[in-house]
Amino acid sequence: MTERYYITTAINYPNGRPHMGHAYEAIATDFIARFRRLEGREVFFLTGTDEHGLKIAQAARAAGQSPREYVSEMVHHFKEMDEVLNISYDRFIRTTEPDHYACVQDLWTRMEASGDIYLGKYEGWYSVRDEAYYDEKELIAGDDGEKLSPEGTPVEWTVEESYFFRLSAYQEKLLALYEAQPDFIQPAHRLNEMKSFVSGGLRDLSISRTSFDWGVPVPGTTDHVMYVWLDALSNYLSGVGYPDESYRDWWPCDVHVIGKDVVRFHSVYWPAFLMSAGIELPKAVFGHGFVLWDGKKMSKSSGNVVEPLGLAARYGTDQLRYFLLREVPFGHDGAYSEDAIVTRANADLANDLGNLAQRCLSMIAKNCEGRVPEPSTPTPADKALDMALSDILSEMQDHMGRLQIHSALETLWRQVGETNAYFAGREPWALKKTDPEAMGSVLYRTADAVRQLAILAQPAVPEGAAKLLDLLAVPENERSFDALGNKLRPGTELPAPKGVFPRLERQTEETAS
RNA sequence: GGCGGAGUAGCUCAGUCGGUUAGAGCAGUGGAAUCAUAAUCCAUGUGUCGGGGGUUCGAAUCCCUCCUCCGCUACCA
Repeated sequence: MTERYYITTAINYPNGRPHMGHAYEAIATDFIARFRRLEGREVFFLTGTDEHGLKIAQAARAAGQSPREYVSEMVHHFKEMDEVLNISYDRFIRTTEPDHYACVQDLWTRMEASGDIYLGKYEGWYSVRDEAYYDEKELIAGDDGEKLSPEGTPVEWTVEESYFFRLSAYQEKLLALYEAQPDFIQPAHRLNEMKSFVSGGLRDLSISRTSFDWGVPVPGTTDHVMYVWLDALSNYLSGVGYPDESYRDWWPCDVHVIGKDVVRFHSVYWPAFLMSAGIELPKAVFGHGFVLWDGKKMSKSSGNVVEPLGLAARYGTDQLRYFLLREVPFGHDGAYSEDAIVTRANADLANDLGNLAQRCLSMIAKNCEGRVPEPSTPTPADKALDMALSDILSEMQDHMGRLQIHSALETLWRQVGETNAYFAGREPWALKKTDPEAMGSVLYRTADAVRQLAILAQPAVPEGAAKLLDLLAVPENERSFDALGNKLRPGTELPAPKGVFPRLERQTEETAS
């Protein structure tokens, strides 16, 4: 039976348009999903939007729309982003979908049945105008020293009826989980943070609100809606059909790919909810870092220049994907700039891989009647090339076992370099005059190396890799990792070669004076 | 404040259960080649391994201390 693999991004909060952070998470998760598929696994890749909550309600009101109208419009931008970036999701879930409501309400009922939900009081500094609670330390002092919200609106100490989840009962169980399954939270330094957080003691969690109504109704009540995380997190279950038993086809999830800012919710609240409901826990949560524009956190004022779709349009989807995956160590923060994208894409995609394919294929076109030439008895250099190539997949898989995407790509591109060195060392253009048969053999082996490199590069640069495989006349059903050993067949007619990864120019924003 | 992490070549970083001349990529410099997207290949680093002290035959790697930066420290998501 085919091994199954279930992977998710966090669902995005559409109170604004997608930004680079959304793009980065989608791209990284897509890489993993594609990689697993090519390994022969059956993959379910879930992404989507988290559409409830106060901020959405407020943003909708500001736009003069109902929340439902507002999110239906915003979600379009997120789907468009996924489309442009070639995100191969299997389902795009929206928390406003009816089956999601059924899922969360079922989850709630189970948690309630295990005695972990009780009615209590939530109190804090509440601003009627903002409809929001603020923490004591967020407040600012007014002219007369009175307390004001960060928005400058008056606040008053307010007590509201709220259902609570008995999170405090899960401290030991969570610590035991981290102990027994240290891979549950990755990368490792996040595990340490969570251990220390949980060790410090857990308070019960308010999980309903009566102060607004844009949310999933709490079963058996008329005035409570579920509060944020219980609603949002359970998308991972509703996305695969829960509460229908068929959810077990995919659950437990193999990995939730999330931002480092929401590690706590995924590695503390979420497992506690699931334990309470008697549902299996996901196998792992991976908190990736942030991508920073020129080393700074992106600000709204930097504007559309840094929007992911703008970058993709200017430099190419593959180029943007490759840059982010290769340049940012997965799990750490990284910096991006147009300069860096151009440099990296040119060096690795245009110069190394693209040009390797082009120099080899154009020689085949000109000197071998456009047909795959014949390999002759391998020379030591040929054997060394074969050996090196045959090791790449398992090396990449080692890295991917720890989700070290950048290391996997580093491994692959080291081999692209080796292949260029092989080609230059064998000098087929010189052999053309002295030993045409040897030339054909070098071209064959290089072309087959490109075939293997392209197969392995598919998760990062799906479009370009597909074009390379087209140029090599590799059938669609021979493009997964188990086809790496299916050598090119001599005599196969090849299409006319053309460049796959164009060399990029940096697009200068403006010229002074 | 508490807990944790980091400071290594111009840039981004790898390397630390102590051990021959501290590595890679990019950038730079020199050379080769001309099949190719002026791409490629080869060669090339006088680095206080944050400062100081200590342990040791020997420390980037262990200990102490100081400096700097960063993360976590719950109900916005």
